[in-house]
Formats: sequence, structure tokens, C-alpha cells
Amino acid sequence: MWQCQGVTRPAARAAAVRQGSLRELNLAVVLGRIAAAPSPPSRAAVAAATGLTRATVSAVVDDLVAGRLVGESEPAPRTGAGRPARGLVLAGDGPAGLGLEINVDYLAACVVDLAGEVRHHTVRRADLRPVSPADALARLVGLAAAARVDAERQGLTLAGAALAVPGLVDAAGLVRLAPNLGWQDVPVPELLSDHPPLVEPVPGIPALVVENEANLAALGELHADPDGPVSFLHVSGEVGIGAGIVLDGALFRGVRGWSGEIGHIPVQPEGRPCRCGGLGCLERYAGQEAILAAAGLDRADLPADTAATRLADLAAADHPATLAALAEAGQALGVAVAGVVNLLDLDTVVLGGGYALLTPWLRPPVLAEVSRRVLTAGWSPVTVRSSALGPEAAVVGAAGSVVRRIVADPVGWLSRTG
Amino acid sequence: MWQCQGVTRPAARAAAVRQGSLRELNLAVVLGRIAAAPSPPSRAAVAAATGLTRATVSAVVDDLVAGRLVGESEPAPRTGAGRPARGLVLAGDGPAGLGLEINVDYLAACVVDLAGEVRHHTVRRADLRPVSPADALARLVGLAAAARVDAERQGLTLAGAALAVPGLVDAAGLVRLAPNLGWQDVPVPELLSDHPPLVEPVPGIPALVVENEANLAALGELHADPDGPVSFLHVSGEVGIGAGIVLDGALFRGVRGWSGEIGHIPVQPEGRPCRCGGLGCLERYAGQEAILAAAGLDRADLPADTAATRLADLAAADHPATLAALAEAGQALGVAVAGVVNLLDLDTVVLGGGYALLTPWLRPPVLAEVSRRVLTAGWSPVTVRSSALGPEAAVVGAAGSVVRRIVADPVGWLSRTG
DNA sequence: GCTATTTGTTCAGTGATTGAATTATTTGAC
DNA sequence: GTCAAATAATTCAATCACTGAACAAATAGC
Repeated sequence: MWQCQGVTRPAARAAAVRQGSLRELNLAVVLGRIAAAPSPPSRAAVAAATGLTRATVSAVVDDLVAGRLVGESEPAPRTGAGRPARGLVLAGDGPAGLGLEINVDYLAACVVDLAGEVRHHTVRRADLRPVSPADALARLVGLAAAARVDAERQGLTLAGAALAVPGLVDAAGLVRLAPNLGWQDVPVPELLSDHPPLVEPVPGIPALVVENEANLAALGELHADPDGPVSFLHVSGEVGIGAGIVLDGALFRGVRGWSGEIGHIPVQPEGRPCRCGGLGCLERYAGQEAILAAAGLDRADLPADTAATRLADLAAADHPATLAALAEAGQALGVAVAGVVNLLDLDTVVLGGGYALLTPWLRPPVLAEVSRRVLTAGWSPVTVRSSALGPEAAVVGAAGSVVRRIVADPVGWLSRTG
Repeated sequence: MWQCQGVTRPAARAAAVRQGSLRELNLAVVLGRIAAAPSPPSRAAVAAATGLTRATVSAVVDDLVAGRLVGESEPAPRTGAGRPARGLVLAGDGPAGLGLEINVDYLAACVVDLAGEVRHHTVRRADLRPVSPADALARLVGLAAAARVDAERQGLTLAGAALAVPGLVDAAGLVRLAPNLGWQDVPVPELLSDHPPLVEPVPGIPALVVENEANLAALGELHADPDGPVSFLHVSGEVGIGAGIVLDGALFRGVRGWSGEIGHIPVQPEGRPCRCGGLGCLERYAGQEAILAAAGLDRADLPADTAATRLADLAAADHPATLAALAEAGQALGVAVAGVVNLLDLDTVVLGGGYALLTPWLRPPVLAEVSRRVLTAGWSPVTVRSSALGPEAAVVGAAGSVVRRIVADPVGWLSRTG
């Protein structure tokens, strides 16, 4: 009689359902089910899981196979009597996503297929700070072209690309600010328009999405651990500190796509001045420069990308100043994370980027602050763990975001090949 | 060639689309369109807006009219030649939502019809702190019964109820903690099971949802201003400080429904101890008690519900200690809000509850902290405004949450009456 | 009074799903 | 070794809801 459940509202589906939409929706449902299954499911298993009839599933699967989105695997392990099932798997020779990344000291490209496998991965180290945006993008196009050749050699078709940059990106792909690269108002799509296209045009799939690195790294984490939590906070600690917020399996980008600036959450309202103009931002206490300074290390001594490694080595060797620096950083991070958890009620915090290596030392103080400051900590434990992917989380997440889009809405790809 | 757009992922629609779903989905689409239209639309206008044919819309509308969800209004103002349209409106004699609230010093009930009109509203003042949860709920049932009689007299059928409580509620309706009521682990549905049901059973609509007051107040704000922003932060300042987070028109409840505890975001990590066990929580700087103390007022002097009024009166009279207290509270609130905006990239903050009256004095310091501390403040102005609803936001939001659910998914109601 | 215009309904046609029947393939029992 | 049971996948007539065009209704303007 008195049943209870939470107040939720289904997302406003403005789109009317026309006759043909039925098939379009079921293509996505069946493909999504095949993608989510732990082992290659049979048509009958998909039917049972989705509630569709086997006849419908067969018809839908035929379309998916014809469109090179799904393939049949060898007979799955038998369980008893009966005709053996034919396992359905996401095609390894269909569309793939191209992930790209421009960071302070490297460029990277990778290709991920529908099944989520990384089929190509290149990193080219170079200090990009003295390089103009146009030249940096030109070099990146070189990497992308090589990735494309490699992908096509493997029978894959690049259907879209996503570029990770360490900065604020608006909806049009304009990089408003990437302080560590020294970029300001760089119109990436415009600068790339001189180059040949990187991917095959596919209706419904943007040729290029430019996105904040921390956001894509969070998606990479989702991708690397499909059975993990669907809502979590992914904190990337580099020179700056960025966060990607994943809610119900989707990236939360904010009203303008500028969410996740956890590095500028105040942790000491009247504390150290930050170059953003604020006072006491988290970045000034837990950013790479702050940790290095507190540990007594000169930043000029070592390239940015080895800072975390160096700190981890010193900490592992019980270097007192480093341990103290990490404890202080972890405490500041914990204060910010406690605020976030109080606000959003997340139960998982993933430490990524440079923090991944430092998790053994950062985790205890973060957990201490969380358990002290989070109102609901008593009933609901918060997990703090290290990223499953390493520094490549952002590129992999970028490529994964493309295939994720295809799986969620395969109609564009299917209409391409007819 | 180089089109760009954000990385978004459509929500995972696990549900397969069966044959009948087509109609079910279009019932919701058409009903939603009628609800969203600024003036009663014709069938032809709905068809044009949704992309369905007029024939389909007519058929769907017939079902909706038969189910008492939609009615026809008198001819809308003419625009030119042609057969006059028959305007479609949400029925004022169909299902309605029952909103309930238990707060520190009052009980409230209200009824909202499909169109969003408040058709009944009662508030009964009483100090609930010395009253046992069972007795408080018994009194509430009395209010609810009166509301039901009034609703049925007006031809309405109560299809569901939502109860707002100032505390943490889990998914089963158990109130884990409501400090200001003195409640702990109160199983509301169980305590209500002795009473006759408050509403007609409707498939798909929970008879009772228990939810945090701040969350429902945020929904009330969404309800009061349907053309307003679809993503915003609603901060209710009472004895405690709670926030409701609305993202894309839906309440964000967090993993366990305990989101919005903005009152325990640290604003001075080593500052004043809070009864939550943390240090320097926002509540200790911008909560009602902190403001009263800073203004030199004794809390015992005045009932809790008049504290905001009293402070507003004193501030309007330029009482120096009150002005200083509000400035300090506003600054602390601004620090917390700046952190939230950095994290979530929201562009609207609504001050509700007791803060609504104090907005003229709180807004300037909040805005100052936001513009100083939010990284993207330069490109994206943040609006800070007062709640459109007064203290009744939570009850109205509670009732509105029920009708919102019916509009978003009318199938349950329609299957009830056949 | 006639025409143009817009609204809303009717109706045959179509596409996709449905459910039952059928075929295919293997396990296990007699 | 053969047959029955079991499971997988396909085939096919029936059904349901949307489509598009034709039609009826109602009004403004000439």
C-alpha cells in the first residue's frame, strides 16, 4: 500500500516516435545489450534480456551484421542439451573511434574499436609549450594520419575523432584557455580545416569533438571498467587539477561544458593567491607545483611528466619532506573532495593522472577528511581508488567516446553504408 | 567538414521498444507538448511541433481525453481564415498530486492539478520538536484527509503523494536523520501503514514518496518557472542549509539520494566545529543560528520561522550588526557557491527558504565571491536570484513532483481507468 | 454567395513487432 | 544406435500504430 521510491523524472524525450523509430530504437537496444553482455550472448539471450521476441531480435541482428556492427563468434561454451547458440559480438572490423591528445609534453593518438579494444596507440614526446597551436595541430594531424593507415590496415573505419586538451573548451571547439599550453582562444576546428579530414564522414557522428582532458579521462575510466560504478568523480592531478564527473554512466559537462574545475574550489578562503585571481584554491595546495615546492624539489629540475614518478620514488624511499608534502596535499584534496561528496553524494572517487602514482600516500589523508566531513559517511562508505588506466586515460577515453556514441545510436553509421 | 559538438551520451535506454510502446511513448510526447505550450495548442499545432501527423495526434489526443488527462478549451484567439482550432489543455478535473510537509514548526498539505495550479493549500503551525514521529505523522494524515476531501469536491483524483522532510531520506522512505526535528531512523511508510491510504492507487505512481525538503523545494522552483533555466542550484537556508540540484530539468539525487548537503561543505577547514563532526562547515557561518548570533539576537527570543523575517526587518532598518552578520554569511555562502559553480558549471543559483527574504543582502557578497573565485566567471555570468516561491516551495514541489511524473509517463494513469 | 484557408477526421496502405509453428542441432536416456 | 527432450533460430500470417492523401467542417475576406 505504502510503496516508496525516489523522486526521479525520466529525461524529457522531446522526440516524437514515428513508425520507423521503432526499428531505430531497437537497433540501439539490441546493440547496447550485446555491448553490455559479459560474454557473447545468443539471439535468444538478447531476446530474453530485452523483452523483445526472438523473431524481432533476429531481424534486428541481421541489420546490425549487414552494417558491420556485429559479428558472430564461435560457439560459446555449452551448458546442456539443445542446439548450440551462435554468440554475438561487437564487430572488430567495423567502425572505430580516433582519440587524440595534446598535452604539455606529448602528443598522442589511439584507435579503439567497437568492442573497446585499443587497436593502435602512439605517443610522441615533445615540449609543446614553445610550439604554436597551428604547428602543434599539424604535428598531431601527422600522428592521426598514421593511426588511420594502421586502422584501415586492420579493416577498421574511423568514424569520428575526439581531441583532449588540458583546458576550457566551448561548444564550438574553441579552446578558451589552456594555461599550461599557453593557449588562449584557439579555434581548433578552424586551424584543422586546412588539413585533409581525419575520418570518414558518418551522419550523426561529429568528425571532431574537442573536449577537456579531465572529462575524457573520466570517460576512459568508465570505459576501462564497464562493470564499475556508473557515478563517480575522477580527479586528474597534473600541473592543474581537473575533475571529470560521471553521473549515471554519462559525463556531466555543465551548462557550458566547463564543469570539473575542482582545482579552483576554495580550500583556504583567505589562503594562497592563485593565478585564477582567487585565494586558497585547491591547486595551490595539491597541484604539482605546490607538492614539489613543499617537498623541496625545484620544478626546473625535472620535466613535468616525470614529476609524479619522482615524487612517488621519493615517497617510497620515505623521504620526509616528500611524505609531508603529500600528506598536506592529500588533506587539501580531502577537504575539496568532502565538499563534493556532500554536495553530490558520490560513493567513488578515482585518483587519476599524476595522482594515480601517488595514490598510496594521498588516499589516507583524503579518506580521513572525507570520513570526518561527509555528513553521510557513517552510512555510506566512500571508495577512493587509483585510476585503472594510466596517463593514457584521456586519449583512450576520447576514442572510446566516439564508439560509445555509435553504440548508443547506430542509425547514423548504418545509414552510411545503406 | 570539421563540425564540432560536445561529448554527450544519450541516457542508456535499457527498455526495448515493443509494438505497443510506440503509442505509450507518443502519449507522453503529445501530453508533454500540451503541457509545455504557452497557450492551448490545436491538434494541428501539436502535430507540427512534434513531427507526428495530424491523424496520429488526433488518435492520441482521443486517448488522453478519454483518460481525463486533457480537455478542450474554448476557441483560442483567431489568427486568420480557416476553421477555428479547438485548444487542448491539461485537464483540471483529472489526476492531481498531494504534497505534504513536516517541518520544525509547521505541517503543510497542498494539492496541485495537472496544469500545475495549486488547488488546495493548508498550513498548520505547531512546534513539532516535542512531538513523536508517529503523532506528527498522524496529524499530517488529518491534513491530508481534509485535502483529499477538498480535491474530490473539485473533481480531482489524488494519484500520488510526496512528503517533504528536513533530513536525509533513503530509498525506502526511512528518515535516517532529521536533526532539527529530532528524528532518527524513522520508518515513515511503516508508521503510515496503520492509516487509511491517502490517495487512489495508480499503477506506476508510488502512493508516497518521502524526500528531502531542499530537493523538493528545488523542484518547486522548476515548477513555478517552467520557462526558467533547466539546470540550477537551489539553496534553502534555514536552521540547516540544504541544496537541491536540478540538472537538465531533473532533480539530481546522488547515488543514495543524499545529495545537496551544501551546509557541510568546508568553508574554513580549521574553523568552527560543527555538530556533524566536521570543522568549518558552511552551516556554522551562514546557517540561521550563526547569523542570529552574529547579529546579536538570541535565538530563544523568536520562533524559528520568523527568524528570517526578523533579520530582514533589522537589515532593512540598517541595523549595523545585522548587516555585518549578513555580509559575513553571504561571503561564506559565496565561497561555497563558488566551489559548486567551479565544479558543476551552473549558471543560476536560487536563494530559497529563509534566504529568499534575505537575498538583497546576501546576493552582493555571494556574487563578489563567485566573480572572484569562479574560473569561468569572465565568460559566463552567474545569476543569483531569489526563489519565486516562498516558504511553500517544498510542499508545492512535492505535489508538483507527482503530476510531473504523470505527465512524463501517463500510461499508468490511463491503464487505471481503462 | 464564393473562394481561400485552416482544422480535424476517415481510410486504405505500410512497416515493424508478435506469437505460433517449423526447422536445426545437440545432449542424454533407453 | 535410435529416439525423445531441449534449446536456438527462422518463417509467416496476424496485428497494431503510424502515414499520407482525400474529405468534411468551419470561418474570414472579397
